[in-house]
Amino acid sequence: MPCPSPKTFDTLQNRLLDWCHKNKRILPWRDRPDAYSVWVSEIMLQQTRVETVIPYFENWMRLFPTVAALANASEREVLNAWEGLGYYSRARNLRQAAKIVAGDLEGKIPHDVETLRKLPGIGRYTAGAIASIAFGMDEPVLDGNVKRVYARLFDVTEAVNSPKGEKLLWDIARENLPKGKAGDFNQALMELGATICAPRSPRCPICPLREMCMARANGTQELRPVKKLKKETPHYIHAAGVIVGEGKVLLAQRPSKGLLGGMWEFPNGRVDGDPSRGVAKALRSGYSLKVRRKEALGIVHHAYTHFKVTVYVFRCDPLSIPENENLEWVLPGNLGDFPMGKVDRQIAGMVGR
DNA sequence: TATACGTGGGC
DNA sequence: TGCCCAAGTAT
Repeated sequence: MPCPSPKTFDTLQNRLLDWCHKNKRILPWRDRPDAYSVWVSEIMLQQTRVETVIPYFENWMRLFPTVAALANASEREVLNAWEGLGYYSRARNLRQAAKIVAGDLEGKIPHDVETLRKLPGIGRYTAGAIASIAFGMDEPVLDGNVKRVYARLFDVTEAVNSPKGEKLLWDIARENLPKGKAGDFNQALMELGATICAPRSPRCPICPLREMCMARANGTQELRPVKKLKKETPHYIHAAGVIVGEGKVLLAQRPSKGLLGGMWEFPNGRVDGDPSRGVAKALRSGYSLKVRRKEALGIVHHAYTHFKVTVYVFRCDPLSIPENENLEWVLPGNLGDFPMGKVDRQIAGMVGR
Protein backbone atom coordinates (compact mmCIF):
# COMPACT_ATOMS: atom_id res chain seq x y z
CA MET A 1 0.00 0.00 0.00
CA PRO A 2 1.49 3.39 -1.00
CA CYS A 3 2.39 5.77 1.72
CA PRO A 4 0.03 8.82 1.70
CA SER A 5 1.90 11.86 0.45
CA PRO A 6 1.77 15.20 2.29
CA LYS A 7 -0.42 16.36 -0.62
CA THR A 8 -3.19 14.21 0.75
CA PHE A 9 -3.71 16.73 3.50
CA ASP A 10 -3.25 19.77 1.31
CA THR A 11 -6.90 20.67 1.29
CA LEU A 12 -8.55 24.03 1.04
CA GLN A 13 -9.28 23.80 4.75
CA ASN A 14 -5.72 22.94 5.80
CA ARG A 15 -4.15 25.56 3.54
CA LEU A 16 -6.40 28.25 4.93
CA LEU A 17 -6.08 27.20 8.57
CA ASP A 18 -2.31 27.02 8.29
CA TRP A 19 -2.07 30.38 6.52
CA CYS A 20 -4.30 32.08 9.08
CA HIS A 21 -2.39 30.64 12.01
CA LYS A 22 0.76 32.31 10.66
CA ASN A 23 -0.70 35.54 9.27
CA LYS A 24 -3.74 36.59 11.26
CA ARG A 25 -3.88 40.12 12.61
CA ILE A 26 -3.80 40.82 16.33
CA LEU A 27 -7.23 42.17 17.22
CA PRO A 28 -8.56 43.09 20.67
CA TRP A 29 -11.50 40.65 20.58
CA ARG A 30 -9.16 37.79 19.67
CA ASP A 31 -7.54 38.11 23.10
CA ARG A 32 -10.93 37.61 24.73
CA PRO A 33 -12.39 34.16 24.18
CA ASP A 34 -15.61 34.93 26.10
CA ALA A 35 -18.85 34.85 24.17
CA TYR A 36 -19.86 38.39 25.11
CA SER A 37 -16.73 39.81 23.47
CA VAL A 38 -17.35 37.78 20.34
CA TRP A 39 -20.94 38.98 20.28
CA VAL A 40 -20.09 42.67 20.71
CA SER A 41 -17.31 42.53 18.13
CA GLU A 42 -19.51 40.78 15.58
CA ILE A 43 -22.25 43.38 15.93
CA MET A 44 -19.79 46.26 15.66
CA LEU A 45 -18.14 44.69 12.63
CA GLN A 46 -21.37 44.52 10.65
CA GLN A 47 -20.75 46.68 7.57
CA THR A 48 -17.92 48.37 9.44
CA ARG A 49 -14.14 48.21 9.01
CA VAL A 50 -11.89 46.57 11.56
CA GLU A 51 -9.79 49.72 12.04
CA THR A 52 -12.91 51.75 12.76
CA VAL A 53 -14.23 49.22 15.26
CA ILE A 54 -11.10 48.73 17.39
CA PRO A 55 -11.30 51.92 19.53
CA TYR A 56 -15.08 51.57 19.93
CA PHE A 57 -14.72 47.95 21.04
CA GLU A 58 -12.10 48.81 23.64
CA ASN A 59 -14.13 51.69 25.00
CA TRP A 60 -17.30 49.60 25.04
CA MET A 61 -15.63 46.86 27.06
CA ARG A 62 -14.50 49.40 29.63
CA LEU A 63 -17.99 50.86 29.92
CA PHE A 64 -19.98 47.61 29.65
CA PRO A 65 -17.65 44.71 30.54
CA THR A 66 -20.39 42.09 30.90
CA VAL A 67 -23.86 41.24 29.63
CA ALA A 68 -25.24 42.32 32.99
CA ALA A 69 -23.49 45.69 32.81
CA LEU A 70 -24.93 46.29 29.35
CA ALA A 71 -28.41 45.17 30.43
CA ASN A 72 -28.32 47.72 33.25
CA ALA A 73 -27.10 50.62 31.10
CA SER A 74 -29.46 53.28 29.78
CA GLU A 75 -30.21 53.68 26.12
CA ARG A 76 -28.60 57.10 26.27
CA GLU A 77 -25.31 55.71 27.61
CA VAL A 78 -25.30 53.01 24.98
CA LEU A 79 -26.00 55.39 22.09
CA ASN A 80 -23.32 57.76 23.37
CA ALA A 81 -20.78 54.94 23.27
CA TRP A 82 -21.93 54.06 19.75
CA GLU A 83 -21.89 57.61 18.39
CA GLY A 84 -19.93 57.77 15.14
CA LEU A 85 -20.11 54.02 14.42
CA GLY A 86 -23.35 54.29 12.43
CA TYR A 87 -26.29 51.91 12.05
CA TYR A 88 -27.51 52.86 15.50
CA SER A 89 -30.22 50.22 15.67
CA ARG A 90 -27.31 47.83 16.30
CA ALA A 91 -26.66 49.53 19.63
CA ARG A 92 -30.30 49.59 20.70
CA ASN A 93 -30.78 45.96 19.64
CA LEU A 94 -27.63 44.89 21.45
CA ARG A 95 -28.84 46.47 24.66
CA GLN A 96 -32.30 44.93 24.26
CA ALA A 97 -30.78 41.52 23.62
CA ALA A 98 -28.57 41.86 26.70
CA LYS A 99 -31.68 42.53 28.78
CA ILE A 100 -33.27 39.36 27.41
CA VAL A 101 -30.16 37.29 28.14
CA ALA A 102 -29.81 38.75 31.63
CA GLY A 103 -33.50 38.53 32.44
CA ASP A 104 -34.82 35.40 30.72
CA LEU A 105 -31.74 33.27 30.04
CA GLU A 106 -29.96 33.38 33.42
CA GLY A 107 -27.27 35.58 31.87
CA LYS A 108 -26.16 32.80 29.55
CA ILE A 109 -25.66 33.58 25.87
CA PRO A 110 -27.29 30.80 23.78
CA HIS A 111 -24.96 28.28 22.10
CA ASP A 112 -27.19 27.25 19.21
CA VAL A 113 -27.99 29.30 16.13
CA GLU A 114 -31.76 28.87 16.43
CA THR A 115 -31.91 30.48 19.87
CA LEU A 116 -29.27 33.07 19.01
CA ARG A 117 -31.30 34.23 16.03
CA LYS A 118 -34.27 35.05 18.23
CA LEU A 119 -32.26 37.84 19.86
CA PRO A 120 -32.70 41.28 18.28
CA GLY A 121 -29.83 42.24 15.99
CA ILE A 122 -28.60 38.67 15.51
CA GLY A 123 -29.22 37.36 12.01
CA ARG A 124 -27.99 34.31 10.17
CA TYR A 125 -24.39 35.50 9.86
CA THR A 126 -23.95 36.65 13.46
CA ALA A 127 -25.61 33.54 14.88
CA GLY A 128 -23.17 31.38 12.92
CA ALA A 129 -20.22 33.50 14.00
CA ILE A 130 -21.05 33.38 17.71
CA ALA A 131 -21.95 29.68 17.69
CA SER A 132 -18.77 28.66 15.86
CA ILE A 133 -16.23 31.11 17.31
CA ALA A 134 -17.43 31.34 20.90
CA PHE A 135 -18.93 27.85 21.40
CA GLY A 136 -17.17 25.60 18.87
CA MET A 137 -20.37 24.63 17.07
CA ASP A 138 -20.12 23.33 13.49
CA GLU A 139 -21.89 26.28 11.88
CA PRO A 140 -20.94 28.19 8.73
CA VAL A 141 -20.88 31.95 8.23
CA LEU A 142 -21.52 33.97 5.10
CA ASP A 143 -20.47 37.61 5.11
CA GLY A 144 -19.10 39.90 2.41
CA ASN A 145 -15.64 38.34 2.70
CA VAL A 146 -16.81 34.75 2.47
CA LYS A 147 -19.08 35.60 -0.44
CA ARG A 148 -16.18 37.13 -2.34
CA VAL A 149 -13.71 34.33 -1.58
CA TYR A 150 -16.10 31.56 -2.56
CA ALA A 151 -17.49 33.45 -5.56
CA ARG A 152 -13.95 33.67 -6.92
CA LEU A 153 -12.78 30.23 -5.86
CA PHE A 154 -15.82 28.46 -7.32
CA ASP A 155 -16.43 30.94 -10.16
CA VAL A 156 -19.97 31.75 -9.02
CA THR A 157 -21.75 33.62 -11.81
CA GLU A 158 -25.00 34.09 -9.90
CA ALA A 159 -25.25 37.55 -8.27
CA VAL A 160 -24.09 37.22 -4.64
CA ASN A 161 -26.82 39.60 -3.45
CA SER A 162 -29.61 37.65 -5.13
CA PRO A 163 -31.64 34.98 -3.29
CA LYS A 164 -30.30 32.27 -5.63
CA GLY A 165 -26.70 33.39 -5.19
CA GLU A 166 -27.05 33.58 -1.42
CA LYS A 167 -28.54 30.12 -1.16
CA LEU A 168 -25.80 28.71 -3.36
CA LEU A 169 -23.09 30.38 -1.27
CA TRP A 170 -24.59 29.25 2.06
CA ASP A 171 -24.58 25.71 0.65
CA ILE A 172 -20.95 26.07 -0.39
CA ALA A 173 -20.06 27.48 3.05
CA ARG A 174 -21.71 24.53 4.83
CA GLU A 175 -20.22 21.90 2.52
CA ASN A 176 -16.70 23.20 2.97
CA LEU A 177 -16.86 23.56 6.74
CA PRO A 178 -14.29 21.36 8.54
CA LYS A 179 -16.00 19.66 11.49
CA GLY A 180 -14.57 20.60 14.84
CA LYS A 181 -12.67 23.58 13.41
CA ALA A 182 -15.50 25.77 12.23
CA GLY A 183 -14.61 28.78 14.38
CA ASP A 184 -11.01 28.98 13.23
CA PHE A 185 -11.95 28.18 9.65
CA ASN A 186 -14.68 30.83 9.48
CA GLN A 187 -12.29 33.43 10.83
CA ALA A 188 -9.60 32.31 8.38
CA LEU A 189 -12.01 32.71 5.47
CA MET A 190 -12.88 36.24 6.58
CA GLU A 191 -9.26 37.11 7.27
CA LEU A 192 -8.32 36.00 3.77
CA GLY A 193 -11.12 38.08 2.28
CA ALA A 194 -10.09 41.12 4.27
CA THR A 195 -6.34 41.02 3.66
CA ILE A 196 -5.67 38.99 0.46
CA CYS A 197 -8.83 38.36 -1.51
CA ALA A 198 -9.72 42.07 -1.44
CA PRO A 199 -12.60 43.59 -3.41
CA ARG A 200 -10.19 45.47 -5.70
CA SER A 201 -6.70 44.37 -6.69
CA PRO A 202 -6.72 41.00 -4.94
CA ARG A 203 -3.22 39.86 -3.95
CA CYS A 204 -3.42 36.57 -5.83
CA PRO A 205 0.36 36.02 -6.07
CA ILE A 206 0.63 35.56 -2.29
CA CYS A 207 -2.70 33.79 -1.75
CA PRO A 208 -2.53 30.41 -0.03
CA LEU A 209 -5.36 29.20 -2.26
CA ARG A 210 -3.78 30.40 -5.48
CA GLU A 211 -3.36 27.02 -7.20
CA MET A 212 -6.85 25.69 -6.52
CA CYS A 213 -8.42 29.05 -7.35
CA MET A 214 -6.61 29.31 -10.67
CA ALA A 215 -7.40 25.69 -11.48
CA ARG A 216 -11.12 26.22 -10.97
CA ALA A 217 -11.70 29.81 -11.94
CA ASN A 218 -9.03 30.43 -14.58
CA GLY A 219 -8.65 34.18 -14.54
CA THR A 220 -12.22 35.21 -13.82
CA GLN A 221 -11.40 36.30 -10.26
CA GLU A 222 -11.51 40.01 -11.02
CA LEU A 223 -15.00 39.53 -12.51
CA ARG A 224 -16.32 38.07 -9.24
CA PRO A 225 -18.36 38.56 -7.22
CA VAL A 226 -21.16 39.49 -9.60
CA LYS A 227 -23.60 41.97 -8.05
CA LYS A 228 -26.89 43.45 -9.04
CA LEU A 229 -26.48 47.22 -9.29
CA LYS A 230 -28.20 49.62 -6.96
CA LYS A 231 -30.03 52.80 -7.80
CA GLU A 232 -28.77 56.32 -7.42
CA THR A 233 -29.24 58.44 -4.32
CA PRO A 234 -31.32 61.63 -4.28
CA HIS A 235 -29.98 64.93 -2.95
CA TYR A 236 -32.09 66.95 -0.50
CA ILE A 237 -31.85 70.47 0.84
CA HIS A 238 -32.53 70.88 4.56
CA ALA A 239 -32.69 73.86 6.89
CA ALA A 240 -31.83 73.48 10.59
CA GLY A 241 -32.47 75.87 13.47
CA VAL A 242 -30.12 76.54 16.37
CA ILE A 243 -32.84 77.92 18.60
CA VAL A 244 -31.33 79.93 21.43
CA GLY A 245 -33.20 81.01 24.54
CA GLU A 246 -31.91 81.96 27.99
CA GLY A 247 -28.45 80.69 27.22
CA LYS A 248 -29.65 77.26 26.13
CA VAL A 249 -30.28 75.62 22.76
CA LEU A 250 -33.21 73.43 21.80
CA LEU A 251 -32.60 69.78 20.94
CA ALA A 252 -35.13 67.23 19.64
CA GLN A 253 -34.99 63.46 20.03
CA ARG A 254 -35.70 61.48 16.87
CA PRO A 255 -38.24 58.64 16.80
CA SER A 256 -36.80 55.33 17.99
CA LYS A 257 -37.15 53.72 14.57
CA GLY A 258 -35.73 54.77 11.24
CA LEU A 259 -32.83 57.03 10.43
CA LEU A 260 -30.66 57.83 13.49
CA GLY A 261 -33.32 56.29 15.71
CA GLY A 262 -33.31 57.66 19.26
CA MET A 263 -30.54 60.15 18.51
CA TRP A 264 -30.78 63.88 19.20
CA GLU A 265 -30.77 66.61 16.58
CA PHE A 266 -31.20 70.29 15.94
CA PRO A 267 -34.74 70.76 14.63
CA ASN A 268 -34.58 70.66 10.86
CA GLY A 269 -36.58 69.79 7.80
CA ARG A 270 -36.53 69.53 4.05
CA VAL A 271 -37.05 72.75 2.14
CA ASP A 272 -37.85 73.32 -1.49
CA GLY A 273 -36.44 76.68 -2.48
CA ASP A 274 -34.44 79.27 -0.52
CA PRO A 275 -33.53 77.68 2.85
CA SER A 276 -33.59 81.04 4.63
CA ARG A 277 -37.21 81.47 3.60
CA GLY A 278 -38.16 77.84 4.37
CA VAL A 279 -36.59 77.25 7.76
CA ALA A 280 -39.38 78.63 9.95
CA LYS A 281 -42.02 76.73 8.01
CA ALA A 282 -40.03 73.48 8.17
CA LEU A 283 -39.70 73.70 11.97
CA ARG A 284 -43.38 74.54 12.35
CA SER A 285 -44.61 71.61 10.24
CA GLY A 286 -42.09 69.11 11.61
CA TYR A 287 -42.02 70.03 15.32
CA SER A 288 -44.82 72.57 15.90
CA LEU A 289 -42.11 75.10 16.75
CA LYS A 290 -42.65 78.78 16.07
CA VAL A 291 -39.38 80.61 15.55
CA ARG A 292 -37.93 83.73 13.95
CA ARG A 293 -34.93 83.20 11.72
CA LYS A 294 -31.83 85.23 12.52
CA GLU A 295 -28.38 84.95 10.92
CA ALA A 296 -26.90 82.07 8.94
CA LEU A 297 -24.38 79.99 10.91
CA GLY A 298 -23.05 77.65 8.24
CA ILE A 299 -23.62 74.81 5.81
CA VAL A 300 -23.13 71.06 6.32
CA HIS A 301 -22.90 68.52 3.51
CA HIS A 302 -23.40 64.85 4.19
CA ALA A 303 -23.85 61.60 2.28
CA TYR A 304 -25.96 58.89 3.88
CA THR A 305 -26.28 55.50 2.24
CA HIS A 306 -29.52 56.30 0.45
CA PHE A 307 -29.46 60.05 -0.01
CA LYS A 308 -27.31 63.14 0.22
CA VAL A 309 -28.16 66.30 2.12
CA THR A 310 -27.01 69.86 2.26
CA VAL A 311 -28.07 71.46 5.53
CA TYR A 312 -28.29 75.25 5.90
CA VAL A 313 -28.02 76.22 9.55
CA PHE A 314 -29.64 79.32 11.03
CA ARG A 315 -29.72 80.75 14.50
CA CYS A 316 -33.34 81.33 15.48
CA ASP A 317 -35.26 83.08 18.24
CA PRO A 318 -37.97 81.04 19.95
CA LEU A 319 -41.47 82.50 19.63
CA SER A 320 -43.59 79.56 20.80
CA ILE A 321 -42.15 76.20 21.94
CA PRO A 322 -44.55 73.38 22.91
CA GLU A 323 -44.10 71.25 26.05
CA ASN A 324 -42.86 67.98 24.65
CA GLU A 325 -40.80 65.13 26.08
CA ASN A 326 -38.93 64.91 22.79
CA LEU A 327 -37.71 68.49 23.14
CA GLU A 328 -35.07 69.60 25.60
CA TRP A 329 -33.28 72.89 26.35
CA VAL A 330 -29.58 72.18 26.72
CA LEU A 331 -26.63 74.23 27.92
CA PRO A 332 -24.06 74.41 25.10
CA GLY A 333 -21.50 72.86 27.42
CA ASN A 334 -23.69 69.78 27.83
CA LEU A 335 -24.24 69.01 24.14
CA GLY A 336 -21.70 66.21 24.39
CA ASP A 337 -24.05 64.23 26.66
CA PHE A 338 -26.58 63.85 23.85
CA PRO A 339 -25.95 61.18 21.22
CA MET A 340 -26.05 62.73 17.74
CA GLY A 341 -25.32 61.80 14.18
CA LYS A 342 -22.46 63.37 12.32
CA VAL A 343 -24.43 66.26 10.81
CA ASP A 344 -25.81 67.40 14.16
CA ARG A 345 -22.45 66.99 15.87
CA GLN A 346 -21.06 69.39 13.29
CA ILE A 347 -23.87 71.84 13.94
CA ALA A 348 -23.19 71.51 17.67
CA GLY A 349 -19.67 72.68 16.86
CA MET A 350 -21.11 75.92 15.46
CA VAL A 351 -22.91 76.77 18.70
CA GLY A 352 -21.18 79.47 20.70
CA ARG A 353 -18.99 80.68 17.90
C1' DT B 1 -38.15 40.62 -1.97
C1' DA B 2 -36.41 45.20 -2.18
C1' DT B 3 -35.27 48.81 0.59
C1' DA B 4 -33.68 51.36 4.72
C1' DC B 5 -30.07 51.89 7.72
C1' DG B 6 -24.15 55.67 8.99
C1' DT B 7 -19.78 56.55 8.47
C1' DG B 8 -15.03 56.73 6.81
C1' DG B 9 -11.49 55.39 3.56
C1' DG B 10 -9.59 54.28 -1.05
C1' DC B 11 -9.09 55.42 -5.72
C1' DT C 1 -15.63 64.79 -6.70
C1' DG C 2 -18.22 60.83 -6.70
C1' DC C 3 -18.66 56.12 -6.29
C1' DC C 4 -17.67 51.76 -4.22
C1' DC C 5 -17.08 49.24 -0.38
C1' DA C 6 -17.07 47.32 4.69
C1' DA C 7 -17.25 40.68 9.72
C1' DG C 8 -25.62 42.34 7.94
C1' DT C 9 -30.33 42.88 9.98
C1' DA C 10 -35.09 44.18 10.04
C1' DT C 11 -39.14 44.95 7.74
